[in-house]
Amino acid sequence: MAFWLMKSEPDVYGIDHLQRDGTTLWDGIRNYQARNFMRTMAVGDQAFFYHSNTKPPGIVGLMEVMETGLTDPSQFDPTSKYHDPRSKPEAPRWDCVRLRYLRHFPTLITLDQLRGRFSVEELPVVRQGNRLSILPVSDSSAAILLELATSQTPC
DNA sequence: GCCAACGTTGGC
DNA sequence: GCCAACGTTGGC
Repeated sequence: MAFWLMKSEPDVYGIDHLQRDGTTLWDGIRNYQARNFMRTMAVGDQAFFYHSNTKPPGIVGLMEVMETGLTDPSQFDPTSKYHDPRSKPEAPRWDCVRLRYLRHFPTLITLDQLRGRFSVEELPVVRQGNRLSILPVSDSSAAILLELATSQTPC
C-alpha cells in the first residue's frame, strides 16, 4: 500500500465535500506528470488531502483509493472548465480515480509545519512554487505525517 | 530539436 | 498583486 498527497482548493472541493459525498471522482487533472502518478495508484492506497490556495494551506485528512483507471468524463463535456477538445472518446487523454473519505485530522498540519519537518526531497510539496497537484509520499514520510496528525491536540 | 513567449499553480 | 516554478505552445 502506497501513500500520496493530493491537492484541492477547499472552496472548489474540500475535505468537507468529500465527507458529505462519501466518495468522489478525482477529475480535472490536466497535467501529465500528475496523471502519470495517478496511473500508478492501486486500490487501497491512501492519500493525504491537502488544501491549497487557502490560509493557511496544509494537510487536513486522509482518503483511500477505491477505483483506478477511470476515464475522466469532464474532458468530453463542453460545459466543463476541464473540457479538452483535443481528446477523442476513442483515445481518451485524461483519466482519474475514485476516492473514499477516511477521516479528518484533529488539526491542520500546516505547510509551515511541513517545511519545518521535511526537506524538499522527503516531501516535495514543501518546495516553493510546486505546482504538482498529485505527489507520491514515501512510507517513512507518511509514518511521520500520521504520527504528527495524531499527536497534535485540537485547540 | 531549440527556445522564447505565454499560461497556470499556488504561496505570500 | 507579485512572483517563483515550470509545463505548453509554436515558430524556425
